[in-house]
Parts: sequence; C-alpha cells; structure tokens
Amino acid sequence: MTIKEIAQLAGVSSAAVSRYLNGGYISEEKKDQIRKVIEETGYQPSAQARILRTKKACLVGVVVPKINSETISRVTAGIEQVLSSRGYQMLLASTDNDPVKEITYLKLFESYPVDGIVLIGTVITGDHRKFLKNAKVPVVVVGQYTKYANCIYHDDHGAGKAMGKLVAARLKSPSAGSADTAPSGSKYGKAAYIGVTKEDKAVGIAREDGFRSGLKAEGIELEPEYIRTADFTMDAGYRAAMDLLESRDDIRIISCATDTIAAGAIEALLAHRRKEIPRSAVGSATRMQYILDHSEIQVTGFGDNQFLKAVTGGISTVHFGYKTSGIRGAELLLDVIERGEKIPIEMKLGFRLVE
Amino acid sequence: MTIKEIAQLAGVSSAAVSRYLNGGYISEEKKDQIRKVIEETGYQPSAQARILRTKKACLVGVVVPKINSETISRVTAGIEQVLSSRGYQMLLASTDNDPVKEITYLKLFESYPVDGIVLIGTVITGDHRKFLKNAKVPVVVVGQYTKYANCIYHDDHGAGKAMGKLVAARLKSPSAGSADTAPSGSKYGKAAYIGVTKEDKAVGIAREDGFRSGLKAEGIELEPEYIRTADFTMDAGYRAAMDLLESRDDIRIISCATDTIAAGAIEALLAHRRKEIPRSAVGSATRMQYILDHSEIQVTGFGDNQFLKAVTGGISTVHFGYKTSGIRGAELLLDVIERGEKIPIEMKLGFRLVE
DNA sequence: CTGTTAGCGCATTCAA
DNA sequence: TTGAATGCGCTAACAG
Repeated sequence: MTIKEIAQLAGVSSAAVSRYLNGGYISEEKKDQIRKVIEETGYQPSAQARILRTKKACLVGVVVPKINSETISRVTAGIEQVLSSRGYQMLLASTDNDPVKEITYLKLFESYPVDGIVLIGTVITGDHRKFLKNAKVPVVVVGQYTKYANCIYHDDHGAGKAMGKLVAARLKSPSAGSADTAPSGSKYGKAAYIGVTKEDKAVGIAREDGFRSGLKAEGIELEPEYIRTADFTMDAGYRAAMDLLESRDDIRIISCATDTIAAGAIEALLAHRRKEIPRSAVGSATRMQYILDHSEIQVTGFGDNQFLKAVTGGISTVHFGYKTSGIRGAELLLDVIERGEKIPIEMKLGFRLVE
Repeated sequence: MTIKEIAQLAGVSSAAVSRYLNGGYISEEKKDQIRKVIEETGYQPSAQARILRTKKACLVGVVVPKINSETISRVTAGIEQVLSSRGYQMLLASTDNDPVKEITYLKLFESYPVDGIVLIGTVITGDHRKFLKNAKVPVVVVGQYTKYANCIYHDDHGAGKAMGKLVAARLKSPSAGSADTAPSGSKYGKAAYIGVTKEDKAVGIAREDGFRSGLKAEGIELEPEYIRTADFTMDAGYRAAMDLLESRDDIRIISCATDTIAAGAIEALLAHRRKEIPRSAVGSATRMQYILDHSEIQVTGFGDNQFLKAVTGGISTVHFGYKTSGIRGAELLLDVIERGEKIPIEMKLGFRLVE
C-alpha cells in the first residue's frame, strides 16, 4: 500500500493524502474520503520514505553493553522517560561487551538513521573516538568521560575512595560477631579487590584507584596479591573470589567493582565455606545458616543493586544516579537535536555510600 | 555525503560506485579510484535509501516487555546468536510491560522497516491479534501461544503441575530442621501462591492452573485466601508475600510465578521475621542468621534465575529453555524471511524442575 | 484549499 | 564493463 494508491482510491492527489496524514490544509470533504479509504485498506505510511525525505525520525538509538543489568536498565529508564515525554521513541542495541559490535551498531544507527545516539560506554577505543569525531548524528556518552562527545559520567574515583575508607574503618574495628576469630598473620586482616579491565576507565581504573587511595588515607595498603580482575559477570566474580579465598587465608573484606561481581563473590564465599565444613559436621538443612554464622568475610560492591539487596539483606555498596544520568543524557541529546545546541558539555554526577 | 558526490570526485558514475559497494562488475582501475575517494571522505552509504530501494534491511526487531530480566536476556541471546551467524543485526524495543507501547513499537518496526519481528509476548490483546493478522513483515511470538503468528512457547502448565506436586510432597513430609515447630491449625501447613495477571495466558493462567492441579493430584487444595497477584517485579512480590505473611500464620511454602517475584518474597520473609523478633532478643550482627535459622517457610519460583541461585544457594524453581526458544524463534523467522516459508508453526518447549 | 512536480540516496534496469 | 535513466514512497515547493 502506498500513498499513491490511496490517492487513486480516494480520487485525490497523493499530496492531499500526505496533507491529511500530516495535518496540512485539506477540506472536510476530502478528509472523509481519504479517511474511509485508509480505514478500509489498513494503510500505514512508510516511516522509511518519510525519513528519507524529512531527515527526521523522532527516534533515538541507545547502544548498551548488555541487556540484563540493573545499572543499564536504570539508565535506559531515564532516557525513555525523557524521550517519550518529548515525542521520541527509543531503540536499543546490545553489544554483549564487544567493542567491535559496538562500532557496528553505532554505524547502523547512524545510517539507519536515528536522530541521535546515546552510548552507554565501557571501553572507548580509537575506533570509538574516530566515530565520535565524524558522527553524522549527535551522540551523548553516558558512564564514561570523553572529550569527543557530550558526556555524563559518575564520580567513580570519589566513590572508590569513599568505599576504601569505609573498608579501612571496618578492618580496623574488631569484627562484629567474634573478635576472637580474627584472622591471624596480620594486624587487621586483609582487604581484597576484584576489579575489571583497565580499558574501562571509569569502572576499571577510577574505582580501583579511588579505592586504593581511600585505603591509603587510612594507612592501609592494597596489596597486589589481593587483587584480581574479572569481567562484568557473576561467574567471573565467583571465579576471582574463589581464587582469592583459596590462595589467601587472611582476607576480611572482598571489595568488588560491581554488585554483579559481588554477587559472584558471595556465591564463592558460600561455596568455599561449604567445602571447609565436612558434610557430616552439621545437618544439611542448617548448613547454610552455619556457614553464614561462621563467615567473617564481608563483600562490598558498587551499584546498589536492588535485587541483591532484597535477597541478601544488602551489602555495602555505592549508589550512583543512573536514572538521573539517563535523564540528563537524553535532555542533552534533545538539546542538540532540536535546538542545535553547539556548546560541548561534560557532566559529572555524584554518589551516595550505602552501608 | 552521497553516492553521487563520491562518483563525481572519483570521476565515475554513481552506478559504478553502487557496484563497487555491492560487489558488481567493475574494473580494478575504477575500483581503486573509488576506494581512495571513499577513504578520504569517510563516506558511508545511507542504509535508509538502500532499504527503500531493496526492501531488505538485514535487520530484525525484537519487542521485549522489559530490559532487566534474565529470562528476556536469555531469549535475546539465543536470537542474537542465530541472527549474527546469518548476517543480521538485532534491534530491541522495550515496552515496560505496557501493551499500548508494545503495539506502537511493533508498528514502528513494521514501517521503519525491519525484515522481521520477534515479539516476546506477555499479554496478547485484540490489538495484538489485529496487528499480527495484518503485519507486513513476518512476526514470531515467543513465550505465548497464538494462532495468529508462528509461535514458540513453553510448557507452563506442565511446569506448574510439576511444581505443585513437588510442593505437595514437601508439605506432606515433616519439615527438615524442626518438625516440632510445624505450624498449627492444619495437618500440613499451607501452600500459598503469588501469581500474575490472568491476561498473561502463559504465566498468569497456565502456571497457576498447573500448580493447582499438581497440588490437587496429591490431594491438596490451593485455597483462595492463600493466593495473591503481583506484577512482574520484586517489589510486587515483596508486597504480596508480606500481605500473605501478615494475614495467615500457617503458611509453609510460598510459590511464586516468577523467580523475580520469589526474590521479593524472600525479602518479605526476612523482613517479616525480623519484625517478629524483638531487636533486643539477639545481637544485630547475628540477627539475619537467627532469622534464617528459625524460618521454616520455603519459597519457590519459576525461571531458574542464576543470580538468585548464586546469592541464596538456590530455591526450587523450573528451568525453561529460554535461550533455545530464542534460537528457534530466530530460525523460524529467518525461514520465513529468506525462504518464504508459508506453513504456520507452533512449537512447544519442555522444562526441567530444579530442586 | 488543491494538484503537479521535483527530489531525498540508492540499486537496478537498459542500451551502449 | 559502463553510465544514463528510472523509481522505491514520501514531502515540500510551487503555481493554480
């Protein structure tokens, strides 16, 4: 069905139909004829052709590293809220943490085309910078700092530092339930850290550096043997934590770069303790309770994951304004799209420590 | 940058550039000239115009009810796997469980256009049926049965029934840790169920009916006072479970229609027990352990959520082949797109009980 | 208010 | 092999 056919059936010109569709001048009489034909045929205009003509899609593309993430979904919720209130729709492309796919999808959106792109950033490669420099549509980067596009990022360093100080304070205070079981071999017991790739400036570098400096401010070193790297999955967190637990026996706190990794660390903690307690020692039904009771190792994260909080009662973590960054990001983007705002903007958002 | 400008700069016709881009006949000499110009200018063809011309986007749209869900991400992972291996890209649209938005995005994809659509279904309204009947592009529905499109769904009734039987067996056996604390007022203690809207045929009706018939097969009734309805969120699960716990004191098992709801129920269980135990009764650090130790109420779910399993040690749940349904769905869709397969297909996938 | 016309950027005839 | 010409479906001038 094309506009031409509708015009013929209604006995008018295609321009008249176009006007009917877009609210231009048209007589009531012809309006009725056209409406009738459209209803009968179920005609729907091709967004495609319209966009080719008008260069306006009322559509924004969002490139995300993965789908199944509270963090991401908070950001997209913020974006969606702003977009829909201003008459835009949102399309998502998930890259599964593959920088190559990320470029591919950025280009897809660019040529598809959408009116603007939000990139929820992780690793910014040279290809990314090249793309950002030459992009034909406005792009806003959320979650990473870059000078090649408008960006909104979080105070990851500050958050890391705050967490480092918190951990230091915990290490210095006697353990809550049983001071007598404090690990030997060290004055306080050790802090361990599970980070992510350094290619991720925000999560990989800023959080870890901040964490280290937070500890240091309280006179505690983060020792290299107590550091592991994981990717952004629970499984990786599990493996890294298990590795830590099996190679060191004086760990008091395992701090993780994300709550998802922390969830894996918690799993590892449970599994590790289970190993250490012979099956016969306690009844199977109460083993978990026994394990928890005797575990003096704490886990901390970043991100304030609500799911984790619900089922575990909550770990120490950091709340970032992810929804806010989505909102601000979308607003920035629309400013460029609709008002041609040319002044580059960098925006840094704060955090809140959650104990 | 258009193909025409490139042609001028390279001193050839636009058709030659088009052939260069699409692998048609062209001399090495001209190939070089064109390549040079394209590299210099950073030209990128407009996918848009190409699609208008060729009616082929190599693109599939996926409409999902929400982003932040293990279930959904497993399905989309399956879809993506098939699509990318066959040279397609995937775009996502999230509807936030709003049936109206769902239609909007379906239409967007239809007219944008994509080559095919996968709808991860929840509620199928009259508007949905109308759309499916008249859709200009092939659509596959995943997760719900429908006769208006190719569909892949799961044996929710069977899964519910299996879970019902499992729960019945649990109710009949003495409670693991402390038979002496078995709730009074009933022979076995009661089963409660937190379901979702009946508008969702698969999750809302099939699972609950199956669950009920599973209990009944073992001679146990699911009583109306022990049933609540929640939406697909943890919060709703929390509220529903809290409501159950506060109104009934003989519940032994709370079965939930999804693992996400179950997570909320677990949270409620923790909070409820916490309330019942005066703060002074036990030290704060060991309260959680105390609570868990004395809770004889079990929670079950559906979906086999790995995050939940990791941080809680796992509840009884049902594993559905979500990734498989994504894979099959994408294959079905591509069969229609590429081979014009016309025979309608309905596909039902099984499940595995996870204790 | 209305219809005719001329493209948007590209791929594909067709004739050379 | 190549280029000129045509049209995908639509909107925006323009002249009526």
